[in-house]
Amino acid sequence: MPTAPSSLSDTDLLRQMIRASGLKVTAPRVAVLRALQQLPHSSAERVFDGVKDELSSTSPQAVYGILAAFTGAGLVRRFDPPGSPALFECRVGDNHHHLVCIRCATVRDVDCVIGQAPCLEPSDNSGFTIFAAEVTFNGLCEQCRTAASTDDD
Amino acid sequence: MPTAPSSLSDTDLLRQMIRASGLKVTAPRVAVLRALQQLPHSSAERVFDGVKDELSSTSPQAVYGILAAFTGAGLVRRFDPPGSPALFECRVGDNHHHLVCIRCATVRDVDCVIGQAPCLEPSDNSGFTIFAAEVTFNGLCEQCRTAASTDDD
DNA sequence: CGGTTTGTTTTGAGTAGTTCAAAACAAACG
DNA sequence: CGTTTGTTTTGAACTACTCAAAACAAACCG
Repeated sequence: MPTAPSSLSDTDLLRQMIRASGLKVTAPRVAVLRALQQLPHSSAERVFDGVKDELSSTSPQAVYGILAAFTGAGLVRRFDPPGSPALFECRVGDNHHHLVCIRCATVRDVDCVIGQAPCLEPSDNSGFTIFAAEVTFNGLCEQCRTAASTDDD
Repeated sequence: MPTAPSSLSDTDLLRQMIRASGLKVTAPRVAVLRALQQLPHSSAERVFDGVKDELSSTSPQAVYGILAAFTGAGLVRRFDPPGSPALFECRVGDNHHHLVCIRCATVRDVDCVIGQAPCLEPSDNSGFTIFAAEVTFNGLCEQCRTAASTDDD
């Protein structure tokens, strides 16, 4: 299989990413990673919906397993919004944060206010060794704020 | 029932707090609030364990309901650590953050690095109206770090 | 002090999201 | 191409939590 068309080299890139994380490359894994790139902030079930088109014999459990493997390998980041299923995204390494709408559960990425690694140094770490900071802003998205004011919440 | 002893005035204080939040004062609610003051960062089940001594006919569901009412009234704060049940605490209003040990799930409060309301202003809020920021530091507590190095994780 | 209203708790059942274990299977390496 | 090692499938089970309806108690009012 020599010089492949650009649509296939995209797949090759995904394969490389998976292998580089120390994981074996399989069709379900490639499909999950692609689905996640196309639909960031997806729940396991949403990812499953995205891959079941191209993979007929895949179950939600497989997706859970794949996402757990990816998260463990640092390939994807898991994010647990309160009151909703866990969400997954491909943006890793940068220490970005999340804006969550408390009404429609929309999630949007934000870079931090202060430099690259914000809040990564708490004033008193009580002997803890900090690895990562998870920052979530709870609010109302523009659309829901408008709806709330007419709707009278 | 005039001037009560100090052990009872503690209960009275709890009753006042509940009433001040616009909620009716009931025995289970007082017990839950007291248990939460004694054991901060408790799950609903832990709270239930704490109150079932003094309240015989209480069910976990009642505790869920009471905690939901308290959270809605702003009397307690709910905190959802990834991979663990929701935790509740009495410290509200100050915008404090949490240190979570990824090994033993211990939670410890921290005040923020930058002033009173840190990170409450993201660089780009994308039209969102922000109400609160939830900041969680993931790391290893002192005890678990020691255990991890001898244990070789 | 007792009746009425309103909000709370109990009881029971049910659900979503996730995890576990074992067998079938496929990728990677030689 | 065979072997090893890791992955996926299948099926079931479990935890945390929610819902609805009936029993109940607090707060207010006369």
